[in-house]
Amino acid sequence: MTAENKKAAEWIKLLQNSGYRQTEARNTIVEVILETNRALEPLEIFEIARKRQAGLGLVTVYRTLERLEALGLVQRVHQPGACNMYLQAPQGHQHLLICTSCGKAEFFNGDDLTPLMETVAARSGYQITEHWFQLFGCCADCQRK
Amino acid sequence: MTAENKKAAEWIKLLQNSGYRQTEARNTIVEVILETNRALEPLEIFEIARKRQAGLGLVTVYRTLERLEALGLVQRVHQPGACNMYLQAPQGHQHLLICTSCGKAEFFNGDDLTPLMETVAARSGYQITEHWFQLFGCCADCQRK
DNA sequence: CTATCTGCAAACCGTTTGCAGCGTT
DNA sequence: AACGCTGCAAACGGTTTGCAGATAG
Repeated sequence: MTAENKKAAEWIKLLQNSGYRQTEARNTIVEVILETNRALEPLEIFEIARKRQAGLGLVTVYRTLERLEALGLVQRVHQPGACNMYLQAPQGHQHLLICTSCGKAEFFNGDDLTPLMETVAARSGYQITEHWFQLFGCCADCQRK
Repeated sequence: MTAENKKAAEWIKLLQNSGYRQTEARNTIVEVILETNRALEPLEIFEIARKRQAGLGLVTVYRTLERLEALGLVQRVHQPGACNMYLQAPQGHQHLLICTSCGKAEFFNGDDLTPLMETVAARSGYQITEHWFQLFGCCADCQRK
């Protein structure tokens, strides 16, 4: 059993524990998301998944993403040119590093941010509740090309 | 002459230097943006501006924002719930601090980020070209309420 | 057997485009 | 006089909703 398959089984189980059902459409959509190392638009997920399951509808992709996001399994990714892409969420709080060439997404820890946030909070008087930190660049593979 | 008026005159001049024209619609739209301390959607700008200039069209707001953004005078703001808001751009590279209660937006410097970005670049092999850092919280005024 | 899920079609909503006339320079 | 600008209406594209039938539990 591959790592993706194991994770897919976990996700399906979490869906079921929340009163949702296991269906062929959801299995396929979850597999596509777990196999891909970059953020995908709903339409992209639909096109890839439909090759494996004829008759799948785009609406089902939207509705499945909605449920996966509510369970925290998937997260919406914001980029300069698009805010409608979805990516498998990391375990715990991590930050995104995205390759502007191939789209590959990786997560990293940003514990070092705490002192800066405290400084800003003290200076501004804000009570900070959330932060966004994302890096964009060219990954090692794409630099070689 | 207030600070807003002075800045409005500068913006109009920059538009003119780029081959664009000064019009009543643009004057009004620029004023609205400069008077407001939070990011606004095109529709909000339109509604506020239209009270001052009857007959203004929403399309003109979109087209003016496009030009202002191209000149770097205005920037699009991404938030968890909306990615279509615009805010007067800061001078130089700064980061956003947004009040989740009233929407007020402030900028701050984040020079402290450089070492973290270098660490991530070294570990990941990425050549980092851009970064997004934004804080959300409750401003001092809203905490009192 | 019941509640959820599905795909289709249509509605929706923010944004963009085509156009003819107007305003700025 | 020339060219940019304007508002309107229509087109557009991604997303959501209503619905009747299919399917998981």
